[in-house]
Amino acid sequence: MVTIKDVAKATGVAPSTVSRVIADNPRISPDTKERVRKAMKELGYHPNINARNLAVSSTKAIGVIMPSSADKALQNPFFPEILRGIGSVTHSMQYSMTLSSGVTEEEIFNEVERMVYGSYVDGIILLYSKLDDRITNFLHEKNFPFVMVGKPYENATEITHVDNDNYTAGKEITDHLIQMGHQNIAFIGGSKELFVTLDREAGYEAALCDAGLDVYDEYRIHTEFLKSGGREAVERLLSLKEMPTGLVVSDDLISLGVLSMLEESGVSVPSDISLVSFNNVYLSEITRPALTTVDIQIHELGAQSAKVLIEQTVDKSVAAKRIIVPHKIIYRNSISEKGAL
Amino acid sequence: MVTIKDVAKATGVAPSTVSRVIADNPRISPDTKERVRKAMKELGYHPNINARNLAVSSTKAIGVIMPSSADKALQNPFFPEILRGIGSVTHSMQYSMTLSSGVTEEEIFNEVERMVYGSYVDGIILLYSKLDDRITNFLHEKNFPFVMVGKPYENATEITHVDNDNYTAGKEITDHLIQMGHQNIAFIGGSKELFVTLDREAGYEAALCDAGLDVYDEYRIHTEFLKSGGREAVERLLSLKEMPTGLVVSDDLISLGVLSMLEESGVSVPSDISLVSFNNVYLSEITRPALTTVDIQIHELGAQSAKVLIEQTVDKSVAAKRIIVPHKIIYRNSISEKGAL
DNA sequence: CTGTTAGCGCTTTCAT
DNA sequence: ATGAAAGCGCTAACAG
Repeated sequence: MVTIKDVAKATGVAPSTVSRVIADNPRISPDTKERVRKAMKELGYHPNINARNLAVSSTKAIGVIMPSSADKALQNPFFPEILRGIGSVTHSMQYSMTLSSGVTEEEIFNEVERMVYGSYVDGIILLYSKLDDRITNFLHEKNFPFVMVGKPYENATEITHVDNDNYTAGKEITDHLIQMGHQNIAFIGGSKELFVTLDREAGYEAALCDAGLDVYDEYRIHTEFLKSGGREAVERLLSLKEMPTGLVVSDDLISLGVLSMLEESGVSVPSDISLVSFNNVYLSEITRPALTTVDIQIHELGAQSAKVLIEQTVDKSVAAKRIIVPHKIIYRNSISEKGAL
Repeated sequence: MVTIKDVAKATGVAPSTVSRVIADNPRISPDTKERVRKAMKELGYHPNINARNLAVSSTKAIGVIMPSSADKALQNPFFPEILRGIGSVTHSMQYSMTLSSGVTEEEIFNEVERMVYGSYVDGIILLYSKLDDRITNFLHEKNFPFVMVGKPYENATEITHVDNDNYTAGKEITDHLIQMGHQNIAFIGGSKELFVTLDREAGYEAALCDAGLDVYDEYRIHTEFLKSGGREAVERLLSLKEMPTGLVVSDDLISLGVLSMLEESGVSVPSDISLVSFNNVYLSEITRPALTTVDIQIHELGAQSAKVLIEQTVDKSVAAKRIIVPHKIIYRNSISEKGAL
């Protein structure tokens, strides 16, 4: 391995000088810089990151933590997409990113501990928000730089987070359904433990209220992702005395399952029932019908979190922030006008 | 930060002893081990990974490189799934994993260079196989430990890789279609640059030949993922004088697009046309109809690569290997019997 | 069984 | 503008 010493020797300067050249220190003469750089190139010198990390006690690396149900969760295109968003900024700032790989909460907690105590990373991005979460609490207590994607359950003013305005998004998309003449609108959401679900549901509710429509408890269904989840939700729906004509589904992936089961049950979308959802993952344009959905700009969510986290790691004194990434409804064809009836 | 010295002082032993306790060195008396461990716990000691890495010049980290078209590619559930597979073993062996984040080939190449020269990682997993690939060549020349998922174009005997038997898989699934009475069978594949496509296509061809069926060039279509790709392929298909009754599609994600376009064109699957594909990603059971597809055990593909890579990094002398992960046809309902006609 | 010592490669005062 | 030297936290001979 070519070290700084080799370069120094080859150039006839001291190691410290070489180090300064690497840092592009202004008080090194252009001439020596030139010579040192030439030698580095010739010898094929590359800095050893561990030595550097050790000396400056910083790593230029950030850790990305997936939710503990990672096996299922990772199936949601949301995650690859947000990873890309994070990657785009870590890459441009020459940071590297380390992914959590644990499955159980316990495993992940241990990984986080190692990351923090072992100086693996300078900061952490949490890809979920959970009530009373051990990892969140740990990071918060230790005062370790981290940002959360989503809304924190506690200490929201002290925890930097980047989120959408899911309440408003839920309201707007439900409004749209109402504008199209629908009055019986049901909500199908993911886990009630997740703030996203709650926020979107609250928006749905508010839209109904504002329009003077009743909110029925049987019209609010909570379920899992994928096929099984879709089945369950659709069965519940079909068993209702009065079938809704509109459906607000809190995640495109759930919509997929719902769509599939609906078709199996002979209910056609959008002619029998209209459906809208959230996220605008790439799948939502391939489904039949293509989904009208809220684009939450997943990539941007990731990019913003990485950006603010890095800011935070370089200057630990900056105050906690909330960053809201704007959303936008994407109109496709999973809705039909109800006015005609 | 609590260091090894603090623990040493607190216990009244030498730092090296503490180090040995960490390594669980057998020649330390159980008694001192006990005391040292107690002190570590009390002081809240955690080893500094960078110092350790520097001292032993190894990192217990592996780099995972995505293909350069990562933006699109990452959308394929194949990637999250293989990441999970990799993660399951890195996690169990206490390794960490660093993801590439570049988009262009140039960017990724630079990342790889940094990983290798900067001692970021002990080994690298390449999640693609490309002809005349700069990164592959670099790694191969440098003799840096790496494994490839898929089949190398060159130096296959010198490059450890883990792959499926895509040829046989293609043959078997095509055979199945033939058994079901189909004679006009087309192939829709992804990029011809990819070995997977080529292998599966070769298997398709072999099955036709073995059955004494003709192989038409117009029956072999190459396309992109997702909607646009599906459209194009289906248009080509519909423009044929003789429409095939069977379709072998080289990737579930492509099937999704094809399915969607087929339905739009009023062609029904499986009654008008039967379709089979590859990968068995979770989507394939949500589509309508659910896909008969070859399960290539993506998770296992990832796990095996991580496993063999780690073996290779600890003992650089082990010979290059080829590991074939078995496949299995998953029967669902995108096929109908053609015999009746 | 344990302590001493010398690095690993880089950065960073402190001199000059 | 540059060099000398100490030190980041840990490991690994080498002694004993």
